[in-house]
Amino acid sequence: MKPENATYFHSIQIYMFNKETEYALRSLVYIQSQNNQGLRPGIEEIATAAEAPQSFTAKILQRLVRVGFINSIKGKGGGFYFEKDKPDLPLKELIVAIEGDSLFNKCGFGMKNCSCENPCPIHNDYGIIRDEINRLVSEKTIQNLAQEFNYIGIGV
Amino acid sequence: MKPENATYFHSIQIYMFNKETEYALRSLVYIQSQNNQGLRPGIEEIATAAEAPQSFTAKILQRLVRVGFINSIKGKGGGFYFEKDKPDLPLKELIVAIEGDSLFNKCGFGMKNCSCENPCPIHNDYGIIRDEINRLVSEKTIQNLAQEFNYIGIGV
DNA sequence: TATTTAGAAGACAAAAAGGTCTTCTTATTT
DNA sequence: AAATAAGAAGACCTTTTTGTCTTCTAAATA
Repeated sequence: MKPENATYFHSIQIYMFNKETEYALRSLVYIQSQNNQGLRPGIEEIATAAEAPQSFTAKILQRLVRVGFINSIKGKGGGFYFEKDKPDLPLKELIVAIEGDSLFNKCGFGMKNCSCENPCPIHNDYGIIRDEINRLVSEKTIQNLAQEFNYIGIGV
Repeated sequence: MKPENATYFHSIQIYMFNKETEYALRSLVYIQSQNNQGLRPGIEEIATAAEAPQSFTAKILQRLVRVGFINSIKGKGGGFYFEKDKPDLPLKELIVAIEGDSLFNKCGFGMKNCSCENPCPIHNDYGIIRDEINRLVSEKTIQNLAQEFNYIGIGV
């Protein structure tokens, strides 16, 4: 006797990126877009624009400074900025720094030794998806997104 | 003074599916593949084959029984099985039941109101990926995978 | 140089995901 | 009917993710 219209009794969320990556992504794009206008936003402004929790964003940005993706200036008039002469930052670099490369390597079916010789049941189809993700995050840079962002206007 | 070769000081894992979905997927495929041979595996056998924690898998399978995806028989000689006359189960149904549909709906950039009229900076590229994921999980069924699984042989 | 502003650092806390264990129920077998 | 086998149910625990708060440090300015 099983209930016919029963639903799974809890619901979990899954996203392409986790929160940390998502906040980092939006924050960096905002920083770059402000830099483009000669401005150097502070943490409060960034968190608001990126719709991200301020303290958490502060911590994330600190890490990104440490890794060398962005620079910061302390004290009055301080804020975050990209160094002008650095090459554009592909999204993939950011993602790998934060999440590692499991998104780009791990088997979709969870097999440990999934390979072309010993493929999982969704090996080929999943490969297409992974290649597409790889292409997107390798080609697009924070600076690309900031351009579009400027064009589209704010409103994350 | 920032360290030049610094790495992000922690690492988080991100996968296409979460553990629960992954275990469910592998368990169901195993159940189907055994059913194909006239067998009705029990929880211990399934968990071992799916390389999933036994108690956790038991809980997941209980939920899947409640939702009606599979059936079970208690007591000696019991086990799990798919009802013969039910239509094949697309992966998407399983995923949506467990995780909800955020994988198929949510904006990759995390914008609340991302749409074609008000697109996020990666709207189009991400759309391609999402469509591809959608196609994969809509077309493929547990029964499809079980066929391939039988062909490939066990060894998740 | 004192004050103020703003990022840095890290301890701490809440929530979600992942997982275990015990007890109960149902079916089979002797 | 008793014993045994195996799934059902749910309390409970652990780890990871997500997030806050306080204190420290550096820069600018009056």
